[in-house]
Amino acid sequence: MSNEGKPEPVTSPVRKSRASGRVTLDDVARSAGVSRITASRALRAERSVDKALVARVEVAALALGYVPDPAARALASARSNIVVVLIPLLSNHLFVDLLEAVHRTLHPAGYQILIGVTHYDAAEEEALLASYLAHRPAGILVTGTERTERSRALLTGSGVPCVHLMEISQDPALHCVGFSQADASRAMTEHLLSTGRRRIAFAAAQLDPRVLQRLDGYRQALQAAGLHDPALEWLRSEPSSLALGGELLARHLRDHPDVDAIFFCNDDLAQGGLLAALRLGIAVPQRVAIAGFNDLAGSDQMWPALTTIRTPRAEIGESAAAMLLQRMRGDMVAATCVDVGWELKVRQST
Amino acid sequence: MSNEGKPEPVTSPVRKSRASGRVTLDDVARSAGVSRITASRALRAERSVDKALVARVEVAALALGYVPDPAARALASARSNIVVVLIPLLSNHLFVDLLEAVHRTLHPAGYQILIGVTHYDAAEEEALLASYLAHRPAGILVTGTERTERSRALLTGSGVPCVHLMEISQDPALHCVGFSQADASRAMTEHLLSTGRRRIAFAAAQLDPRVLQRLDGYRQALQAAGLHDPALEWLRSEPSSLALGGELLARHLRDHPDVDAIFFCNDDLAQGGLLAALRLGIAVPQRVAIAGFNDLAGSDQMWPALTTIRTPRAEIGESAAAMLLQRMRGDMVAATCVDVGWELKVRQST
DNA sequence: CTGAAAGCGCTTACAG
DNA sequence: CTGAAAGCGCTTACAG
Repeated sequence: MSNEGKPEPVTSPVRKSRASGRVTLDDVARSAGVSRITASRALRAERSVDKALVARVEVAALALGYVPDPAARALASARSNIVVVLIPLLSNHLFVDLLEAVHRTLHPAGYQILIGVTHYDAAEEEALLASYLAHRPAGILVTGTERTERSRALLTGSGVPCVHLMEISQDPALHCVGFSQADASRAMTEHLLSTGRRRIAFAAAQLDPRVLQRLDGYRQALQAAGLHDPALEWLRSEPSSLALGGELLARHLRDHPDVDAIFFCNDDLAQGGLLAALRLGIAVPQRVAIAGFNDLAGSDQMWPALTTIRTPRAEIGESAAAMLLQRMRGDMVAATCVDVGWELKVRQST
Repeated sequence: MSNEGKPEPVTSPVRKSRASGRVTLDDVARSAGVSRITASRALRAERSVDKALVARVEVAALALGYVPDPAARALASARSNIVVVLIPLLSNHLFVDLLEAVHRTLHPAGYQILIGVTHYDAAEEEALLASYLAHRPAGILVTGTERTERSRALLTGSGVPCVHLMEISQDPALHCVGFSQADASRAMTEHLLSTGRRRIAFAAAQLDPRVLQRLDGYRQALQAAGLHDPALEWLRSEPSSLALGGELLARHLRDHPDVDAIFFCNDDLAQGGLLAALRLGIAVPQRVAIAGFNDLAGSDQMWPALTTIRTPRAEIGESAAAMLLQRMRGDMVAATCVDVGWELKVRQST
């Protein structure tokens, strides 16, 4: 059947418009009978808008199901509601605990989290920073204070508020929330010395900056006691795991039968060491004391319960997020660096 | 000192321009001596652009350190490089494993991940969906298939490709990667029956959809054997933890001394149960067999090592991300639902 | 307190 | 293969 001689059908022609079909600010403004700007200001509670108009705009927005377009907003205002969080690994509970606390604090304030995983690689971090900064994030959270010159320049040059997690720094230009890894580690080593241990090994993996700071604290304590022996530093560059902790204990205890304490650089390794000792019938703490670091979930449930350093990860995440929130609002923060401390948890394994 | 009668200083006046100072596509185009559009096309490898021009544009972009503005891109093209991932909790290793695999697959493909945490709350999920969809994400990954009508409508209405994690579904309109929780649970219960256990308890927490599916599998197996006893379903609505696992075992074993096996709905609880048994001097598996679900890190290190169901979380994350990648490219996917299966890991605890 | 104009930095749709 | 124009949906800067 042909349409010749007939009028065009009344259905609208295929429009090649670029309109996305979403409800826009213009729709809200029209429905409320105000200009687009007034609607924008009413919805953002910016400047003084007549109360009656605000109410009308809000009703219209709700009725239409209006959701502001973050891309348009970011483009026009040069800032977004995205907060970038850079952590070394997703496979380490420590960082997930941090992430959880950050998310819990930032989400209710209207921020959304873009996660970046650096794999402890400075070059990866640099690339992530460059591409994530393009989002004009409202703020950035990074792990630790050690990074490349260019990463530092990107961070500073962007003007985006940044807070450093986990460590503390003397640099007043750096905002950070953390604690002294070395101090905590020294305290644990001194605890082991105070219980009469003399051949104290340090078993570590990953060897990231914070693990090296802990190694440093261990050395300080043993050197001060005149008991430092480099042969008792058992260092492995691969990632931590329960299995590796068990392997470190089993292997090195064979070669160093006189070792009377093992200080694992984190609880993953320490829990693995504890379970391996159980399997091998090695009495803990009688034959060898075992200590960890972080007080991860399960350390208090172990048998014997693990002596460790409780590191306030939730508090670090919350405080850092709170500090960032302040800076994103443009407020000055009282202290640029917050030391949240740590706690020596003496349990049955030492 | 006054400037009267003097010419204006040569320094530029304070410009109230809105320019952000960033390197834009126009800068690249000018530097390469082409139009803005050609630069845009060259950088996106879209349509055919003269090879020589492409090279010139690329050199210029690199030299200027050009990074495309994602907001401008999203606004103009109505799509972004953001993938939204909705998980119930960040404090459950299972979902972090999933997230890790998803991130590992999507990041190299140029996508960035926006995480949303639903806390197992359908209303929270709905709100997250509404606000995250405004970002015009390239794709969405959600956990499970159970959600509100409105959430489903938002998902469908957005037209954004979506893949469901963890479960499988008969609905051919749903894209999903997972396995049958009930089948796996039934198999574990049958394993316990096959080793002669007759009083098998099911200890569970959180009671989310997947836990209830596991409960269902447990019931099926015991009812088929004529051994189902509702008094042996130990259900708690709070979140799982090692401590809760220990508490469930200690408390209920006192009230039900005839129980000869406990099937915990996940490894967190089971590991806690195992450690509590160790503390209480309850012989596993002689006095009571203990089984878990998921094969989380550490379950193979336990003493005795934990019998559990290995759920391929990394594979689920990778496959789902790969399926999403295909759909985001506009390709058809062969199978809308991928069953990755599971594996019964019989170890020493049963 | 309110608004018309311009612009953020890209891509689409069209034309050649 | 290349480009001029228009537009995505907001906010800024200015004016009244």
